[in-house]
Amino acid sequence: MARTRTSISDLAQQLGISISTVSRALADHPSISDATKKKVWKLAKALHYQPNHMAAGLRKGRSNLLGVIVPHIDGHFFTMVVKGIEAVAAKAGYNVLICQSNEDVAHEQKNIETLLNAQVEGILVSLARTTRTFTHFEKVRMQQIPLVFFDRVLEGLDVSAVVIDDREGGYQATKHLLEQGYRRVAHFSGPQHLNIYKNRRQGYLDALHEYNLPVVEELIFNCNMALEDGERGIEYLLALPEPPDAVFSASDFSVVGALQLLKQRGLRVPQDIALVGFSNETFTSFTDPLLTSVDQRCEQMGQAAVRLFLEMREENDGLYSPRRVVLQPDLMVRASSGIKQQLEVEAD
Amino acid sequence: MARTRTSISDLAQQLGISISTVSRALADHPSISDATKKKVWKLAKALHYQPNHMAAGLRKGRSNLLGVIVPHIDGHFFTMVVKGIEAVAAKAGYNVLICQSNEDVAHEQKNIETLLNAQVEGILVSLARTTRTFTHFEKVRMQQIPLVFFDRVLEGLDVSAVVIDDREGGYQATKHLLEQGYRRVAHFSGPQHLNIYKNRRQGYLDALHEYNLPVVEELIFNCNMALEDGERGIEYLLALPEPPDAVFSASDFSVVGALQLLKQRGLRVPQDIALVGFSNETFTSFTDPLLTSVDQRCEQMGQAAVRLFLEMREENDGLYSPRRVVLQPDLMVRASSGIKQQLEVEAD
DNA sequence: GTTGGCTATACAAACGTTTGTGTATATCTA
DNA sequence: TAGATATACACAAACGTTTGTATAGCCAAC
Repeated sequence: MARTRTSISDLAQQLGISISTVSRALADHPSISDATKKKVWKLAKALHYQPNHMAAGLRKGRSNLLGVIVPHIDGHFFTMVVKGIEAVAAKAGYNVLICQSNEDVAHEQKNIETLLNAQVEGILVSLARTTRTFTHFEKVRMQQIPLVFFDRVLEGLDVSAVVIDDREGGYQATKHLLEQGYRRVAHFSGPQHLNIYKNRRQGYLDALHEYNLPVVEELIFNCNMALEDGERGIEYLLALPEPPDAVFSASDFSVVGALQLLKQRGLRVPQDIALVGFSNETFTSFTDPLLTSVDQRCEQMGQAAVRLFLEMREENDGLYSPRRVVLQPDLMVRASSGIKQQLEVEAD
Repeated sequence: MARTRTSISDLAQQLGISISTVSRALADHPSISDATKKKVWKLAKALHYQPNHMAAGLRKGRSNLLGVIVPHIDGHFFTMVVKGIEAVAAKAGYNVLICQSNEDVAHEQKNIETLLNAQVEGILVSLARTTRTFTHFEKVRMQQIPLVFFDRVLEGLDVSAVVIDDREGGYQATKHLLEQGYRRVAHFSGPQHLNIYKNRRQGYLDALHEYNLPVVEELIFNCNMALEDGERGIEYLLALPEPPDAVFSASDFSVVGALQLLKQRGLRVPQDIALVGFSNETFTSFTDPLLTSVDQRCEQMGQAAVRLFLEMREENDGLYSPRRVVLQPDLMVRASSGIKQQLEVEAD
């Protein structure tokens, strides 16, 4: 077989026309006659012509590569965001390079080097939980490469980002519990330097306020949102003189931990304590009872992030004006937060 | 700032030497004097020189891109394999393009087109569960692009692949149950056109044989290995005149389904029925009791796959001789398969 | 003092595109 | 009929590298 792939000049030679004509014909350029175009297309197909992206990229100064940095792709959320990203990116002719920071700043920094090295045209990033500074992104800015954050953003930073309305999510989750009749609602809260946890907590506070309920500090448990944190958290809450009748957790992981410990102690969910999580992870369907959770529109988030990048790319002045997209969360009500009154009646 | 990045010729100009000298200096070529090299390196650093991969790739006929197709990256297994792949690939100077087939052949086909289009130098693939033919891979072969399968391979296909010894895994899992004293061991079995499920089943059979136990067909439940399949499977088994005292499932997902249904019915694990899964998924640590499972050496598998690709790349004759790497599985014993006798004593 | 063999560098072609500009032919306008 | 316009194509430069080959300078050997 052909040791070398068929190139544009092979087509030109075989058709007896110039290289530039072939190039323009393939690109459907208006100044090429339909007859010629058809000839070119036909031969290209026959010879299994595949354009050389690197050559084109070199000439056009583009790589058609889009870089993505996520903390991990274990769970449901980032996996789905990546899916959304890939869908839109593919449509725009981009290939996606995915990097995992493993929730570690140092790794995040390395990821950036890698992507810069690969000459990506833009970088989409959701911060590691340990990231507290912006310095390692300066290089990206200096090279005038569009930078879009999604979900996790550093507080008070003027950058383009797509986030969900975490405050609204926290508000809805808590309000839902209150509507079901629960009155002593606790909260598992995460690192406050990250927008998401801060806002979810704010939503929780807002809902309490709306119901004229006092904020009981001892009902707010600060942690890292892991499974074990949930176990520790519920243990702590149960030990209180006046334990809560419901918990709104800023993460599904910690709520699963809580659920496990509750079951171990022989307590029933939601009869004894109702639970609501955040992220709508897949495993919320693995538990018994099914967990109420806040859906984050993961796929939409990914799509929006790419669209934001595409918009920024158009602004050739290089001084990208930061834009922000806010998606609305969606409360998925399931068994773990059933109506209190009704349950009590049933329990009789 | 510089509208255009610094190139090799900028360096050459500023140093008053030729482009080729700079290129060779950067590559640490022996025919360049140390003095010159140092000058070049110094200036390169000062000017933040970043090599243009596309130009180099064009010249060298390489893309430094490696394509990966996995069924999905939701669970633990493929996520970790990808991690292993990325580690070794990065060391060899490759960037990794990840595609998800979503367990769908049509999607898989599209993924291949995408990767071919991106001019990857090799493709690593784990088949979708619905893939039964090889036709869509012919194009890859024709272009003489190294193709390496991992984990899921089509039966009887002469291709390079890295797999685990699934038979051994099934054998160990079953033998472990028998050693613990269980004597009526059932099996959840998957689609038999895929190597992995076929071999796991064979391992199960081999272990029974070794213990001179008869193969009871009604104790083998064929399914698709999803959570619901596990529920259905255990329901079926419990309804038998003589139910099993243990189940070895070819997947962790179905074993979780079984566990949930057992608990729902008030049956205890492992006292009433012991369970062993396959894959050592993360959520085996989310369950109560913890699940015994067969670890698949995910990261090693990814690493081995890349190494296989690198080897094939060296064989420039293009006619790659298929090689196969077989990794040894690792039984992770946890609570769900405790010793039968001991449990009975305790239960007294 | 010619030849040979180093060493360190320069020259130039090539990789496969894209794209600005030049040009031949045909068509239209005055 | 001369000139303007439009159409459809060709020419050639450029993108930033790598790499085979040529060359200049130098030293040793005959």
